Amino acid sequence: MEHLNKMIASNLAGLRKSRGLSLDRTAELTGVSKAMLAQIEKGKSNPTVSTLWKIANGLQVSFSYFMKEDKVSFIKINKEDISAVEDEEGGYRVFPYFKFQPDRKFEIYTVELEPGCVHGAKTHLGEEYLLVRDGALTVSLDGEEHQLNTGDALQFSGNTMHSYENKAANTASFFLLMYYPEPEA
Amino acid sequence: MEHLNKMIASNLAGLRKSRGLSLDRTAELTGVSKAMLAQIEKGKSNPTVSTLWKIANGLQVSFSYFMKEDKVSFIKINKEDISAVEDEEGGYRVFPYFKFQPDRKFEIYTVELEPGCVHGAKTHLGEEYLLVRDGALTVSLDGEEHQLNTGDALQFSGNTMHSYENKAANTASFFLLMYYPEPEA
DNA sequence: TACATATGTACGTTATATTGAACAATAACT
DNA sequence: AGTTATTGTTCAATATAACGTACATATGTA
Repeated sequence: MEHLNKMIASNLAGLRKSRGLSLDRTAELTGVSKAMLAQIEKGKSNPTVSTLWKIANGLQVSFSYFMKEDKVSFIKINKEDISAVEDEEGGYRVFPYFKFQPDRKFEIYTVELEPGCVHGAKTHLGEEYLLVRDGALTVSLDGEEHQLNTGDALQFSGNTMHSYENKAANTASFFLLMYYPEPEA
Repeated sequence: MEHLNKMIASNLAGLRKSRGLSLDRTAELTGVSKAMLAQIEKGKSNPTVSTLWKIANGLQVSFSYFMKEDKVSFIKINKEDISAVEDEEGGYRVFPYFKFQPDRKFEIYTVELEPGCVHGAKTHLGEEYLLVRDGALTVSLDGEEHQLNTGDALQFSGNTMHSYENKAANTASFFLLMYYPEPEA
């Protein structure tokens, strides 16, 4: 795993440099010895998981930070460019923002639900993260109702029987993130 | 790091069992010795990053799979339960919803920016997904300005120099998702 | 400039990660 | 029942992860 250790090496060295931290200071923050940090940065050692964990925690980055490779670019999306997908009655409208891609394991929508409408969703893999943008929403999970208001949020597993309902007088609007962490065996 | 090794232990043992793999077969698939696999599963050893990487690749799961903790069935967040983090002038307020966890590679915030305020963010790793909930927002990427209105969205790499500015007369509010992708193996 | 401090590198010691092989227990087959 | 194969466990040898310390170099200050 020469390649892996090289990735870790460059990411740790780059992070430390970008923060202007000395090896001494980093050793204090992480609880890993200066000598070990230097070895890791030079790709001369293959750290244990615990050691890398200590480093990640001490430097307050994610574990996977050390395994990243560069990506660049931006994407701008204007609301007018998005075509809504509606259900048959038109009361449930989905605006897709970021569709699923293999190298990105989630997709993001905004959803609008008209007063009096209920939308039962099929169970699915992954997890849902729902953040209420505006209005009131009732989410049923395995028959248990949860009342959400503007600014509230809810996360649940997609294999839960779930439905969204707008019992209020005004349109409800929410952000919906579908996350697919791993293919299960 | 007893806790970490216990997590890895139970996740590896659970995965292997769910696939009906013997230690011998797993050793073949991963290139890690049977004895080592057994030790890891018993939490009796603290594997190096390379070893765990070999196991992840051999079993075709992501590295962070081994660090997941059991999931709760759902999490509900009420807006009143969230404490905002403000900058010095109070014009930039961050509401953390889902903080980063090793088994979930993103975190979600809502942000409010008062009229006339500008917030320069530190460059960081990962990607940002920004969706304007309400108001108008000017995002500068490496000096290039992007004008976003309600319902617009923007995705960009976090290592871009970026700042958020509200040049309008009303508070701007947006959802911010910070994503830290896993590298391709 | 001289001196003090900070920083990174090199070194040797100890603990342990990792292995191949042997062993014990269990399951499958005849 | 006896035999063979499979599976997980144990053991000891080897390599190296990780450390504290010393040293070399760079930086900052008076």
